[in-house]
Amino acid sequence: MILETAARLFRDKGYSATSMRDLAQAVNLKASSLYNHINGKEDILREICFNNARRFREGLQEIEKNDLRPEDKVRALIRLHIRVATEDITSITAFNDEWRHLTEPYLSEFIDLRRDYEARIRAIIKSGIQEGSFKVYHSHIALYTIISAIRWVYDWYQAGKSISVRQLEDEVAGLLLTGLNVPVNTQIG
Amino acid sequence: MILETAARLFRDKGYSATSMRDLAQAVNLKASSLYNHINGKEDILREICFNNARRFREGLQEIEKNDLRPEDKVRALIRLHIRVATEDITSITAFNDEWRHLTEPYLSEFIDLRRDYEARIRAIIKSGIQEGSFKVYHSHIALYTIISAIRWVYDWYQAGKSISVRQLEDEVAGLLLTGLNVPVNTQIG
DNA sequence: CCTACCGATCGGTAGG
DNA sequence: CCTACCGATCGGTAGG
Repeated sequence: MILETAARLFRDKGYSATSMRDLAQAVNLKASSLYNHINGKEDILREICFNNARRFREGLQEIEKNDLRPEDKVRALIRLHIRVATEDITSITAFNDEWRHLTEPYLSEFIDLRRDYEARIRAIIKSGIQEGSFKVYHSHIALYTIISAIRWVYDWYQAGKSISVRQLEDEVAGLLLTGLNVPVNTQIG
Repeated sequence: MILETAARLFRDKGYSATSMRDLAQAVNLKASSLYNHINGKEDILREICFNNARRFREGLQEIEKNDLRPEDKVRALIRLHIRVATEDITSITAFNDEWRHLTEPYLSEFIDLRRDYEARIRAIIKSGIQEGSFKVYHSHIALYTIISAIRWVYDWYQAGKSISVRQLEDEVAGLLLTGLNVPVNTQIG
């Protein structure tokens, strides 16, 4: 309860601008009583950040285990990000925006986790380039363009609106894998 | 000088976690002396946010003025975001991450500007879909996938590294317009 | 541009 | 779980 409420406040006001008194009031406690449940403010942030990092890491591990073509791994990765984001949209926002308020040694640990995650995605992209199924780009550019595109889904996708999660997955994957443009030889105009 | 320094601090620590004393020290003043140059802390944030909003708005206006095919407008838009981000990478970070700390009525004004900006990009995408040069997606999905992909370039692009701005523009545009995948009929494997 | 200072609020603790 | 309270720090002002 405290964690979920904190995630919502962190999302709405940011970590630094959320006081322990804000959080206490939101869960109907006095500020001092919070310390029977947690050790300090940063504990909460730490939990949110590393919980979500684990969700992504486990999802990626699952993708790597299966023997898929690079294209299908990227597709699965897009699905993973959309699923994680839509399942717990509040805490994922805090995770994405507020991790930099972690202090050492947790900050470095978090950055290392992220670096490892990105390196593994880069390996997928590189293998696709090598076997000729992906176009030849700088893997750095392809990596971050794709990650950026899918990292912020929670920011604009309104669950329950006219677009289903399935449509969302298919269209984002379609756009990133085959592009916005209609190929010239099949074009109407 | 104050604005540039503040943008850097906001980027590194966040708006809320940056104190006027931090800023004063960074420009070799006492905190109270800052108020001879600015009216208050939020003044600085406001300036950063609306300055950058204007840069994007003017860039988009330029793109709209020229009679380009939708595909080339999207290409120009990608170039615009990359150019803006690489020209002033510090203040663009503060702009992207800290605008929500604006208070009313500026917060609403800022959100309205952004909404208008996005609506105009959506119009470009819709026109491309209508004339058959873009694949048929929900314009909502295409819009935000593309915007997300290009909004965070500053976050990962290291100027001066092995990749030039020109290569960056070409590859990001290539990826978003024609996709990561090699078309099946030209595939090697 | 500074010193001196304001009331408010911060994260957190003592003690019950 | 609470009341009471800590020292530190906040954005900002008065006055020169």
